[in-house]
Amino acid sequence: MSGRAVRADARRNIEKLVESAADVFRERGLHAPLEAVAQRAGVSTGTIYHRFGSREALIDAVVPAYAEEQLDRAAADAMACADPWEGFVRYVERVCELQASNLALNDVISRNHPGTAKLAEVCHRSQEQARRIAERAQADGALRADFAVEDLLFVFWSNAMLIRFTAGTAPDAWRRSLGFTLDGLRAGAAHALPTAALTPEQVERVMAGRGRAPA
Amino acid sequence: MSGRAVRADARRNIEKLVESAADVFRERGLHAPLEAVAQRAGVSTGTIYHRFGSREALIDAVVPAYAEEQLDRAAADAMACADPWEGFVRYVERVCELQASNLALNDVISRNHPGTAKLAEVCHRSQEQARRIAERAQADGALRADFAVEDLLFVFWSNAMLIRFTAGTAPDAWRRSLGFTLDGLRAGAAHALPTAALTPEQVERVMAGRGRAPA
DNA sequence: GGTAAAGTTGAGGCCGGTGTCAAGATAGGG
DNA sequence: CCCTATCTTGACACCGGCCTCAACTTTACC
Repeated sequence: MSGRAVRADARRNIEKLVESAADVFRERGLHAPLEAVAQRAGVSTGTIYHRFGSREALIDAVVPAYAEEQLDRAAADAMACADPWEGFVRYVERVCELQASNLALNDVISRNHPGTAKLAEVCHRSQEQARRIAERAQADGALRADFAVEDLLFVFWSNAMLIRFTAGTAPDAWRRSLGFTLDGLRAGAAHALPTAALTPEQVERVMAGRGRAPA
Repeated sequence: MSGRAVRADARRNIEKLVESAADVFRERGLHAPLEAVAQRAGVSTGTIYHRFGSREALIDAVVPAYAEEQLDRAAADAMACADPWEGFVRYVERVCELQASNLALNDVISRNHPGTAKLAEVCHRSQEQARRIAERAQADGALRADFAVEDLLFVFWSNAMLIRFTAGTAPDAWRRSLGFTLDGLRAGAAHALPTAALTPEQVERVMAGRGRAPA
């Protein structure tokens, strides 16, 4: 149809921006100033807006594919585990590792990001995979029966916080915390819980950014 | 010695400011804009700076006494419990309740505040109380032996995050999460942990705001 | 009720960050 | 080689929040 859509130099800038954004978001999270992205790409912020239109669009161009790939792999590895509990543990550990190693993924996984359509889709897909992993471990009797997939959010939120506070001081601290948490999720550890799990609707509201505390 | 130190109208303004600050900090956390405090007190922000000099000083005038009182009570109630595990659980629950009901305390307890001297003192004192409560439960064989007081920070950080995200949607959700956590802290649930606890020095660094992730 | 000391105000400078747009630079087809 | 469509730039207006200070208002002592 149309002839030359975008000039060669523009093409290069876009590629450089995508690379830089991936780096900056990985190192500083999805709220990193776009100025930092522009600078690393050797370009002005105006160019970002000209090419992508908004921070959200830039995120959409950079993060979801990678996030989906990583989360899919984590889920596949978990399901490949012969022992269902082992698979569940591997999955949770792997996801927490992703949070620790990539602050962009940390924001995605803990739902702490500007709502972009693609990212919401990735989260949803990932949650369905998690559901299967958890149900398999429950059917096996290893994961406590009153656990709900929605409770995984608690685990990942907690981990996100830990990482924020300890990344510079004790980058492995989260593993210890996760150890306690997993011990609480074994069927043998279960004591009655005081409250029902979040409903999918509540998760929805939280994801949408409503339902946050004012601060 | 000196005659009239502060004029009657000023006195009134100071009182009003202290009240307003307590309210605003409770509702919005210690990072709330001072503009909000001034407005609620019917005063301009200049007055706050004239009277207190800085946000830190205002916090020091408003928060530590209340925080200390609440935390002391929680600790005393816990030690008054005949059963050490029961006491430990009550303590942790009570502290989490404080976090949920007062965002200023949430910031104090999760160490998410501008470093003020008095607040640091309160935290330190509170940690020593927690240590006694935890050690009693460990001596009784109910709390797992590899738990360290420093690990309580994990619990409170996690809770802080949960509250931030769910306060507007499911204000009791944290109780469920805490249920899982406590189940993981019982001696019977213990499996080997992958990492040592934070050292007091690491906690110090984190409290001082160094050791935070860049974002 | 005058006056000096005490108090308050709010505009204004600062910061870091977002998003825009007129003006200038450059690629690359003719 | 030129000319135009394409692209980039960076200064700018804007935001929310911090903190200051010269000008103004009020108290309360005499």
